[in-house]
Amino acid sequence: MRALTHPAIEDVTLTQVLYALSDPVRLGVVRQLDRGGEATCSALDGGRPKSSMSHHFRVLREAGLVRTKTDGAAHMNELRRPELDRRFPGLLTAVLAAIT
Amino acid sequence: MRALTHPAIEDVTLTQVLYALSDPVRLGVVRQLDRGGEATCSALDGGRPKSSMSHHFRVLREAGLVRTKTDGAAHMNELRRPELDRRFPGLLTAVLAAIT
DNA sequence: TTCAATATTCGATAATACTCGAACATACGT
DNA sequence: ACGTATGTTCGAGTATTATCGAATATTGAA
Repeated sequence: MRALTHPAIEDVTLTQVLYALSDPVRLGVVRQLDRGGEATCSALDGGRPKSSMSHHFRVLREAGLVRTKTDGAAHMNELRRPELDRRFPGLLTAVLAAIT
Repeated sequence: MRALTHPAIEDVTLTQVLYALSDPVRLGVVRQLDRGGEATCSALDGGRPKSSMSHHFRVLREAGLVRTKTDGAAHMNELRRPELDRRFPGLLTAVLAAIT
């Protein structure tokens, strides 16, 4: 597939991150990635169409929250936690704590 | 003027807060309120029309971020920091630290 | 009570986002 | 190569949001 674009961590903006996290679906994805470590796209749809999930993953990717590695035909997603913790100390921790 | 509605802090949702903070104008307002303590609406417009600012203040109010007290003809706005810190520990601190 | 100052509301416009089906691309196994 | 599985891209439809001017309250002061 086409190369998936990931911004450098320095180019990630706060407003972009906050916006990406402000959607319930995406916030749920982030929560699950934080717990499960990593997952494929289809493992995290809640019965939603693939096109919808693809959209949300793109938003998360472009906001710098998620890194997608192509693993065969599947796409493995992981939170860019260490990088984000350096960039915005305490932010992800607080958000993840807030969703319980 | 009409009574300005403020949600109880328990009714404030994370996604609402994150969305409200994801706009550069509103994030700037929050930053200034954090530093200056409180301010009128017109004190925080960046040359923007009052109707636009009124919109943004409404979003901030309804998200539970800002409390607006009517003080004569003017409206005094303040961050609901203590309440928010209880509701979402560390969140506002991290966000405010990120904007420097 | 008339005027000036402050802010909200209304109406219109433009931009952006969410959702989903359908078509397309890629990788792997047979 | 063919078929299957996994995601992405495209296009359309709907909804939400930002922005601004104009009109409308509300307050305090002359």
